[in-house]
Amino acid sequence: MNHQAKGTRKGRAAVKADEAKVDLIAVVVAVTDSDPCLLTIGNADTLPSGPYALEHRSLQSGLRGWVEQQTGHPLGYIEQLYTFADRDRIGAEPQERAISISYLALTRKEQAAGSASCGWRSWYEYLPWEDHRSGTPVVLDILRPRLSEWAEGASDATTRRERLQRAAIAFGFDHRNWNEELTLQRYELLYESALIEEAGRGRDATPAVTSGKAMVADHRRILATGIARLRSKIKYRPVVFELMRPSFTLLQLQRTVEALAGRLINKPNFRRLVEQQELVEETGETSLETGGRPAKLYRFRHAVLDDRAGAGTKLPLARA
Amino acid sequence: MNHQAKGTRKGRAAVKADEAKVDLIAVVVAVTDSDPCLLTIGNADTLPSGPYALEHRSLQSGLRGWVEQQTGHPLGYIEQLYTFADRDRIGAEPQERAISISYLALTRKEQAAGSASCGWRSWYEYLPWEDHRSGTPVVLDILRPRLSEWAEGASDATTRRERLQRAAIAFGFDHRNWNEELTLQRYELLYESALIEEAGRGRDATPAVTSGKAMVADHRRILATGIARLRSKIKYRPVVFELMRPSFTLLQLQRTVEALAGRLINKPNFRRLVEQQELVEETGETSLETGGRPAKLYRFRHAVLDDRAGAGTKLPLARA
DNA sequence: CCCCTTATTGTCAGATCGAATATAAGCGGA
DNA sequence: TCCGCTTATATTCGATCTGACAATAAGGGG
Repeated sequence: MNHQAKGTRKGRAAVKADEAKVDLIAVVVAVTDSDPCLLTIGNADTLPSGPYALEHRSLQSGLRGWVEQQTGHPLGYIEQLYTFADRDRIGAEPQERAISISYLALTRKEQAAGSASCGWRSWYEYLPWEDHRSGTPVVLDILRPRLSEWAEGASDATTRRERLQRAAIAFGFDHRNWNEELTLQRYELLYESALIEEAGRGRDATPAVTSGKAMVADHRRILATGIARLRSKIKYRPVVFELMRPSFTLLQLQRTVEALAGRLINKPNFRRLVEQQELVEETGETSLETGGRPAKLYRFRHAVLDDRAGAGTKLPLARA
Repeated sequence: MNHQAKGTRKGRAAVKADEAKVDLIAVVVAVTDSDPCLLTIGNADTLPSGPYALEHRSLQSGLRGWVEQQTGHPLGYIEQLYTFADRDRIGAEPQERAISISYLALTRKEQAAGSASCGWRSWYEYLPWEDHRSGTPVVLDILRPRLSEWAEGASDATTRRERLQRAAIAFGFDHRNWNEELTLQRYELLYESALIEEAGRGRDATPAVTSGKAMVADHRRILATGIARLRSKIKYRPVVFELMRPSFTLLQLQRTVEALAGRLINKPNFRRLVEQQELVEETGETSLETGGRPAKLYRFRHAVLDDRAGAGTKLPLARA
C-alpha cells in the first residue's frame, strides 16, 4: 500500500505520527421499571472505558474485558457505534491524537456482580429533554426561549433563519412533530448554542443553564449517539428482547420500548404488531402482579433471529 | 480517567501498547449510465487510503486529503462506515495493531481531475452476485450448490441446519425473497465457506471458485459494508442526489437507485413516491435524449435537507 | 399517417396503521 | 355475594400507503 507519500512530510516525526492512542468506550444500557439506565463508573458521570491493548483479540473482546473489570458486569449484545477523533474534541489534549471507538451494549441489571464502584443512572438525568412520556418535559420551557435567543443572535439573516429551522426540526417546535430519533442533533444544537455545560469547558466558562447533568469529557455526546442509534434500531430489529427477562408480559415489553423511545405507544396497536409478527410466544403462565386481570406471560421466539434475520421488527412509533 | 489498571499489565511495553496505527480508508461511489462505480487506486483493486496523521484536523479532513492526493478527486458527501481492527484481519501483521476507519463517500465522476493512477470500476465486478437487475445472476447458479456442500459438510446436524438457513436467508433461496440489504451477510457467508479468494490467503490456499474479483487485504469486505449501508440509507435519506447531476430526468434518477439497489423498481410507483414527497422540482426544460417522448428535467429541492431533515425518503424497495 | 419508443397520469384492491370501543378476568370492600 | 375498581385482551373502523396494472400523451422515423 502506498501510504508513504504524505507520511514523511513531517520528517523524522513520521514514525511517531503514524501512531495514536485508541480507547474503547461503552454505552451499557438496561431497563427496569420503565427506567432506561446507563452503567457508569467511579463517582459516576463516566462511561466504562479503557485502552485497546495488545492482548485483546479484537475490539469487542477488549471492550468486554474493560467493562467486566470495571463494573463486574458481563456483556451480551454489543454493537459498534462510532469512532471519535476530532482534534478539538472535548477533553482531548491539544497535540495528542486520541481515538475513541464507542460501542452500544444491552443487558439486564440482574447479572451484575456489582464489583467495583459503579452504578446505574437513568439516562434522562443527563438528557432530560429526551423524555416525552409525560408530555413535553419542563426543561424545554426553559430551553426553548434560550434557543430562540441564540438563533436571533446570529450575525446575518440567513444563519438566523437556518438556526431557527434547525431548532424547530430537532425539538419539534411550532406544530412540528417530536422525532425521538433526533437525539444527537438536539445534543449538538444545545452544544453549539452553549446551553449545556461542556460547551463552555476550556474557555472562560459562562455557567450554562441547568439542563441535565454533564458527563466527563465527551461522554454525554457518546451517550446521545447511543440513544439515537438504539431508538432507531428498535424499529427494525428485535433488540428490545436483550433488555427483557426470559418471560414478560406484553405491557412490560411495551413499557420498555416506551422507556427507550421516550414516548408513549398505543396499547392495542403495540400488541397487534408484536403478535402478528410472531416475535413472541406464550409461556402458558400468567402474572398477577399487575393489580388487575392477570396478564399472560410471553417469551421471545429466538427462532425469529434465524428465519427473519433480514426482515425487521416494526414498532408503532411512526408519527405523533 | 482510570485506564491505568490494566494498561501496565505488559510491564515496560505499556507505553507502546497504548498506541496503534490508524488508517483512513474510503469507499468512493459514483453512478453513470446505470453503473455503480467504485474509485480504486494503483493497479486497481485497492481502495484509497492513508494513515491518520498529526496534521489532520479531523478524521474526515484526513480522509479527504488522502483521497484527493491519491486520485485528484475532491469529495462531497462523506459518512463514517465502520472501524475494523480484529487481529485476525486479513492483511494485518500478526503482532501489529492496525486499525482502519472506513468511510463511504458519494460523488460524480465529472469532477475528477484524474491525476494519479486511479480508475473507476463497477462494484459488481467484485460482488457479481449482488446485481439482480436482470434476474438472478448466473454466479448464483455456481455458488448455490457450493454453499449447500459447505452446509452439508458441517460436523453436527445443528450447525448443518443453521448453515442452510443462513444461506437461504442471505441469498433468498427456496422461495424466500432476495433482500438487497444483506450484502455484508452474503460476503461473510462466502468468506466462511471459502468460496472467495481472500478466505484462503495465508493458509495453503485452495483456489476458490471464480466468484468476483478479489481486492487487496480486507478491502472487499469494506466495500460490502459500504454497499450495505448505502442500500439501506437510500430508503430513508435523500442521499441519491449526491450522485446525480444538477438536473436529471425521473428515469435517470430511478436508474441510479436501481444501480445501487441491484434490483428493478416499478416506474409509476417510483415517480409517485418521489413527487409526493416533493424531493424534486421541475426545471422547466426537457430532454430529448431518450428516444421517445421528451422527459421533463428536474432538480433536487435542497430545501428538503432543511425542512425534512428528520423525516426520511421512502423508496419502493420493500419486498420482492 | 402509422408505428415505435418513452413519458406521464390514473385506477384499484390489499395491506398497514392510528384511534377508539367493547369485553374479560382478577381483586377487594360494602 | 355483588359491585366497582383495575388491568388484560379482542374487535372494529376509516384513512393512508403500496404494489400491480392499465391508459393516455408526445416525440421520432419510415
